[in-house]
Amino acid sequence: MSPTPARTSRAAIVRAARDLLEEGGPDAVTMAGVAARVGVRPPSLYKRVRDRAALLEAVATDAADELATVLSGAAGEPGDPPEERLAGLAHAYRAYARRSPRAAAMLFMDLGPGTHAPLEAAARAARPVVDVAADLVGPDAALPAARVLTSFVHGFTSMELAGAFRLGGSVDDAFELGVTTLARGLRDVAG
Amino acid sequence: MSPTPARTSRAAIVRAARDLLEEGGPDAVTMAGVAARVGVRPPSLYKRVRDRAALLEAVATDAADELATVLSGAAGEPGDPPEERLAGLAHAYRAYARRSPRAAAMLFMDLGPGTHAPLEAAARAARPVVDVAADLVGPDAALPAARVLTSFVHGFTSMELAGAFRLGGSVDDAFELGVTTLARGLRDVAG
DNA sequence: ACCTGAACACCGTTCAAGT
DNA sequence: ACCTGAACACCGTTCAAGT
Repeated sequence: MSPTPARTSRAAIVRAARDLLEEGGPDAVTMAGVAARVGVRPPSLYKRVRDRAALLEAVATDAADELATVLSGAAGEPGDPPEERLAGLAHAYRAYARRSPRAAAMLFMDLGPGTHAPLEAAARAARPVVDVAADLVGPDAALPAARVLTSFVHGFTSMELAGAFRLGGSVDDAFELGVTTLARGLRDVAG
Repeated sequence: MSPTPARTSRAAIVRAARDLLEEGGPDAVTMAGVAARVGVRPPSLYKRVRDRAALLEAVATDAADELATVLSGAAGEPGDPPEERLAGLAHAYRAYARRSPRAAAMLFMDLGPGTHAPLEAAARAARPVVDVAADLVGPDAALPAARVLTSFVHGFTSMELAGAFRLGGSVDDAFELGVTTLARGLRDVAG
């Protein structure tokens, strides 16, 4: 008779999947689990999502979009010293990665062929880093400098979240050392 | 009657799993696929391996052990300048990550609670980095310096292998920039 | 002592039938 | 137009029975 109204939404599904991801890792993101969270039966999910792989890709894209918002809010003022602005971006990323560790781990994970959506969103998120790097080393050297900085921050946080720093010593100090060494060093190399 | 002789080995199983991983990603590592490769039926695998998760953990540990061999062979001579020795280690890691991209991605991946085996093997692999870092910045600052260097190299290679560097420019040059900036910068910070 | 077929539980996915 | 029960394929895992 009358068409039944939608009982859930793609956004609610992605949110439920992301919650399950953070609670129990990728294996915990089952179609049955997601369906139960949004109050629907598993087959209904396929009206909003192609399959489980596409759902995980949507979760990664969602996380990258959120990171983009976080970083644009942490880029500081154009008048501030670029070294300080870069440090602000680095700390904002680390705080984000601690808040959403499993989603952060998916940002640069290989999700199979044809999955550029998360990478494009991540590239958008990296925009402020390139901008501030341009202030630090000039427009020509901005891209490689941003790549170096992003690599360090991403690598450090993934190792940290994986529990790879187990030999003692202050992990905070090591992060600070990396940020300041790169900010100063990149400026000097370009200058 | 007479006990049947072993028709495969744990090493062969791990090797087959690692091959499948590199060919098709984690999803391609099925117990049936591994069993077929080693010429046995799936239930027989459980004589050598607790379950699939333990098999993947063994693959990661195997890859980390191989990395340890690669890096100790690339640490250079004690007489060489530490900056050059660090660059050699960085390039050796990158070459290894390109040869075994999916296994490298598993090195610092969260494999669930109680899976320190790969992390311990990775720590062993990082030993030469700490040693050379000590030559560069002294024994007290060696650990944080090694953490910074390892984070950069790991982060850069994972982003590279995920296809995250899509804005043009020379990726090789960016890697070189990171390595030299860190080697010089860390030395100056400590000095 | 290791191997296997058969069986089971679980999960992703499809589809015809309902409203 | 969306939702669902039923069904199917596939995979991880167990176990009794073989040698």
